[in-house]
Amino acid sequence: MGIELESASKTPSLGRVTLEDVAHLAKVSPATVSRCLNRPESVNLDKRARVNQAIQTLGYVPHGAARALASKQSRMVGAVFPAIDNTLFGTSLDAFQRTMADADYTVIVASSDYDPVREKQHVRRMLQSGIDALMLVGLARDEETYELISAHAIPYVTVWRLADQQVHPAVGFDNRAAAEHLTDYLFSLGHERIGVLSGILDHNDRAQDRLAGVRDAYAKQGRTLADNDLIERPFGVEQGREMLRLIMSQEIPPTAVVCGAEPLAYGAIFEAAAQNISVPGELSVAAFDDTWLAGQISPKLTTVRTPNMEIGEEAAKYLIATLSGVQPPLPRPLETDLIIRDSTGRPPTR
Amino acid sequence: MGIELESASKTPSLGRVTLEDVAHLAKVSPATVSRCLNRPESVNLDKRARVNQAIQTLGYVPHGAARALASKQSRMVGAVFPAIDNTLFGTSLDAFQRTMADADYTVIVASSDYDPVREKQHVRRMLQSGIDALMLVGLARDEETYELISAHAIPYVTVWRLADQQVHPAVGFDNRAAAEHLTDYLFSLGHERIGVLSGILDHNDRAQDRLAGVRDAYAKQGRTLADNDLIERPFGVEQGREMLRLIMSQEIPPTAVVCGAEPLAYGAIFEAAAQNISVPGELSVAAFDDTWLAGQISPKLTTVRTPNMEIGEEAAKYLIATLSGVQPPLPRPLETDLIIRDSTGRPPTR
DNA sequence: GTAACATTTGAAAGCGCTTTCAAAATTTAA
DNA sequence: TTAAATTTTGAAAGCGCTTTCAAATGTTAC
Repeated sequence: MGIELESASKTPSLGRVTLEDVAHLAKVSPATVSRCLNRPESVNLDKRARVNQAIQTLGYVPHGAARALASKQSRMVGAVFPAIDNTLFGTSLDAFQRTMADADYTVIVASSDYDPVREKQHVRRMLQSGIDALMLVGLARDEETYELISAHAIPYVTVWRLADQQVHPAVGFDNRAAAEHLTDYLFSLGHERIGVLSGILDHNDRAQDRLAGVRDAYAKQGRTLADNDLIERPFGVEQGREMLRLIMSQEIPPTAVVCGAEPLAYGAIFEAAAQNISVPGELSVAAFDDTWLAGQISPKLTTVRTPNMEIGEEAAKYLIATLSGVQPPLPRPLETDLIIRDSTGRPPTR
Repeated sequence: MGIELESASKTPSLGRVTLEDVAHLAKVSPATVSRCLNRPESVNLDKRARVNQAIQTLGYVPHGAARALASKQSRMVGAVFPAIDNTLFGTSLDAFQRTMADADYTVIVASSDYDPVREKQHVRRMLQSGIDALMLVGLARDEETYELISAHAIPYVTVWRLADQQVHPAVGFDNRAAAEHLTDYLFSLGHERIGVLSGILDHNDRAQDRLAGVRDAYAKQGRTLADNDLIERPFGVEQGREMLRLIMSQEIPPTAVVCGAEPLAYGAIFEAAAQNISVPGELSVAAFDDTWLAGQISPKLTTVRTPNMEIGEEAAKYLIATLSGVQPPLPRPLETDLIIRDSTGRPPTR
């Protein structure tokens, strides 16, 4: 006798399954379904069960935009990197995304190509998309970008370098101190002239910091970095080779070089090999990053390990905490390690 | 006489600037402002000017969620990669993001860690966020994931391998043919036993394809790949070293190895150097990818160049076209090139 | 000058959710 | 047993935009 049809009225067959459909099936009000989704503990157990059952059978998937509009929270965060096609930032992004996903946040990503204008456009687009929070690399950018962010009143964090935490929350490490420490080490080996193969300094405060660190070390020796001993090129192995060629073509070349990033160091090492310049016999080479190659290449590279993964993870944690209302403690500076391997040694005795 | 105050009523000072605020300032209806944003050519020139002016002075930024809710388009697209911390996928992601940004799309990214379950969760989350389209790597995944996507009726594209285009649109190249070609080349040098150092095959159809390609080449020689000559490990230099150790510890080891990805090949080369196995004198090493290191390392690596950047770009273009209504032609297979360098040569004469 | 048509505009109805507020149900106290 | 306090629920009002529809305006043709 009982009629088998159970959803005779109001065929929701076509189009998307809405929260209202769930409410009907579960015989509760839409408000209750919404509560089940957002604060389940505020709903009676049996209703909650009915609702979950209904969600299951209908295959209901909440509509993010509608939620965002009503709740003023999108559960999306943005991250703008200077580049995302390398292991360095890739590792940070990976950790950031992972940590965010665990907290049920979705991440929007973009690469700015080290260009502040492009970065601003990305930030604007992300803001438009409704991000709840934002991660940016470094501090050097258009004032307008900061204004845009503060106009939207969302939390943000800067990464990969330190900052005055009162001004901009930052998850990073002290590039300058790390560079100084590395250079100190080279001086301690007896080198007197240490060249610098740097990435492009403009719009890259990390690179600037590292250069400043080298200069700090120089200053402690009562010396200064000669103009000829500083070269600046885009990051890349080829550029590393070119810079090594240039710097070694001086009448009396330096006996050591500090590279602003690892690809440059690999280029330097390859080029040195090509020119029969012994490393570290005639030239010591050191760098930053400690990626997977550093310990494998020959000679093994002396380098500063940078906490790439930790940066992504800590930045995410900081934002998550901020978003969930607890004002987290300002992030502590992360550690770097000087990893001494085989590419550095005493200068040649002449 | 004239009163200077121009916005005496309805102070919008607090909170977000809405489209309605713009409408007031420009003295037009909200509908017209909306039109200016979406189809400016349908609005009178002078009104359009007034509106743009108002947008400027108010610093109006549209509310994405509201737009998405009303228009059923979010201008966000998703991309799930197995990993994003390496140059390979990083390059694809970078190109994808770039191309999408040029078309004013925002991209949500996630890494699945080669885990179909995690991939499904990411897809679900992205769908929830309201993505208009989706990019996935390879074809092997839970049926449920495909169902989820088709329930939302959004376009998607699979990348990094070929597919029956009638079933799943795919932007990629023929991993199997490329591997066959590479192996053919090694056979043509005179090798008779060619080992395979593969990534983990499970849930990785690209790796499976490559292995199948090697087997195809073997078959043409009337031979078969010996079980001992196939080893499988996660991608990584360390694993490459380990696999080389293993495969070379056989009484009569192979005279060549094909590596499923470049880090494995670098591991193999480093380990060979450590064991004083001459490459290519005693052992030829070949791989896939052609990343920046391949042409720099010593010996320079023979490898198959894969169109990483093109994949990201073409995938994006395909989705953009689909989203804008023009049914684009199904993507053509991309080309790979066998780049012969110094890590491969004739087998040792015994 | 008017009729017929094309173009530009605004009013209003949602899009699918959250959240306030008050009513209903339940528990606790007296 | 009843009153008071507490918890659980539903009705309804938006969130900020797009889009339909009809009205208003502008153009062209006769």
